[in-house]
Amino acid sequence: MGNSDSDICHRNMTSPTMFHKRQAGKSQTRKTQTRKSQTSALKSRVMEVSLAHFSDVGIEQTNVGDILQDADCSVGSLYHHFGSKEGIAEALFVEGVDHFNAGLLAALLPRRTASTGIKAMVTFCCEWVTDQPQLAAFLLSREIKLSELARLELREKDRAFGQSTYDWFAPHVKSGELQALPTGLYMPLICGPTLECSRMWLSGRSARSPGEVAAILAEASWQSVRKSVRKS
Amino acid sequence: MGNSDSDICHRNMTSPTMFHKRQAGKSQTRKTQTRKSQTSALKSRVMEVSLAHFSDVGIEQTNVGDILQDADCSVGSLYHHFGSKEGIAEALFVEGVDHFNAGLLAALLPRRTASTGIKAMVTFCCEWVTDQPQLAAFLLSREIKLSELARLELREKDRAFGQSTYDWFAPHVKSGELQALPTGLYMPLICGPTLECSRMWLSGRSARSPGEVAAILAEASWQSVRKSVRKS
DNA sequence: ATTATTACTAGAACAAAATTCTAGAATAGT
DNA sequence: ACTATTCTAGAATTTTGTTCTAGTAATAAT
Repeated sequence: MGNSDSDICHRNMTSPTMFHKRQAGKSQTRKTQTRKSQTSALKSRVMEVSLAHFSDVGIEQTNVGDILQDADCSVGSLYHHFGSKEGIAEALFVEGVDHFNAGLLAALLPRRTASTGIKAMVTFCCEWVTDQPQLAAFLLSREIKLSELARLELREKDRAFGQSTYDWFAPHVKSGELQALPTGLYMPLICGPTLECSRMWLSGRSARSPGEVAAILAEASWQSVRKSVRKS
Repeated sequence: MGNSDSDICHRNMTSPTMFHKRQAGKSQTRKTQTRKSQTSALKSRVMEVSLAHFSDVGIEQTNVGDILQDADCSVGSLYHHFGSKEGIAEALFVEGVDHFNAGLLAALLPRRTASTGIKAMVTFCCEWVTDQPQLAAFLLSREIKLSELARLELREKDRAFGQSTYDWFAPHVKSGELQALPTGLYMPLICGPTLECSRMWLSGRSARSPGEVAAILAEASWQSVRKSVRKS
């Protein structure tokens, strides 16, 4: 007895969600909600603080001690909730990807023509990166070492996302506005240039933010996937 | 006396160059060359081994002990030559970028038309990534924490590279084959989609290697930067 | 040739930082 | 009320990157 092996969470990531509003829930029983929200606030704080450090100096250079101090969290709590330093990064990564994908879909789905849809995707990318440079820098510049669990979770999300975009693309391919391409190529062609620009900007190698060149990128990406009339 | 502060190298990176042939030099005076080549071989071994580990589990997860063991190197030697774990990464990064840039230029410069030049760039990217997945994964997936020195060195190389490509582009822009774009946008537009595909492939999220879709990517990227006749 | 200096190798010792462990408090479930 | 579970705490431990001291081979200086 003594050592129960069922009390750890590390993947209870019901996202304390730091990217939207910062909690709006009312409370039911006073104490319960107080405790729960304290905990949830703690997780949020840790993630927020960690993101700042990670995107600033990188995961490796960030030390847990600083996170602990800045987030006013104890060693025990941190390891209870996240399991490890990488665990925090993992949580941030998954949540970030979710947020980005959701936004991208929200920008795409309402569009009715191929051209406006593609351009909306590019524009959204540009704005998203420009709006949350820290998160973007974190997502774009480091490849997180994901646990097997997270890897699967992410792959599933990826699949669902791919499916949704495919459903939107298909009719336009059929109608001859969009090129027919291997499924895996649409995203790279549409968002690749933008993401590359983003990396440049985020790492200080380029002065122009994606937001500033959004229109050019949108037009160029559209040209690269539209059904071409002329031959090369 | 005693503590001389002038004997450390850490930036003697006259590249033991592991990417081309693995040393072809004859020897002049026997002993001298033996010693020099031993040293050089040691550096190469460390870099090679480190690259394998870095691209596999990341810099953070790689521990120096493993490198030491796999490369059959002592702590002293490693720190004498590279200064730190990051130092190894830095050396790899700089050498890798150099190699890539040189190859890209070699592919581009001999081309005489805008279309063949752009497509040659894309094709080269695809092949390079497919040929040296480890190095590519390392260069693409991690943002290395560079020392100030290396940062400058790299920025200068970057500038020179940009200039060379610009010199090639300029005439074609003038002749109306290529769009006139902000300088910083050509590379992202031409190589962005390919690099994005590469990341996908390297991280196992896509089955198709860049090499397999090179032709499609080349055509699409060309469409995105050519001077468009029709309006959107 | 002999000596002095430098480049390099070696591994024990050190310090810093991540993680584990033990224990106690708050909450939920019965 | 009692038991189990979740969560918080921080001391103790371990791991791991790095420094230090010392020794060996090569080159330069005299």
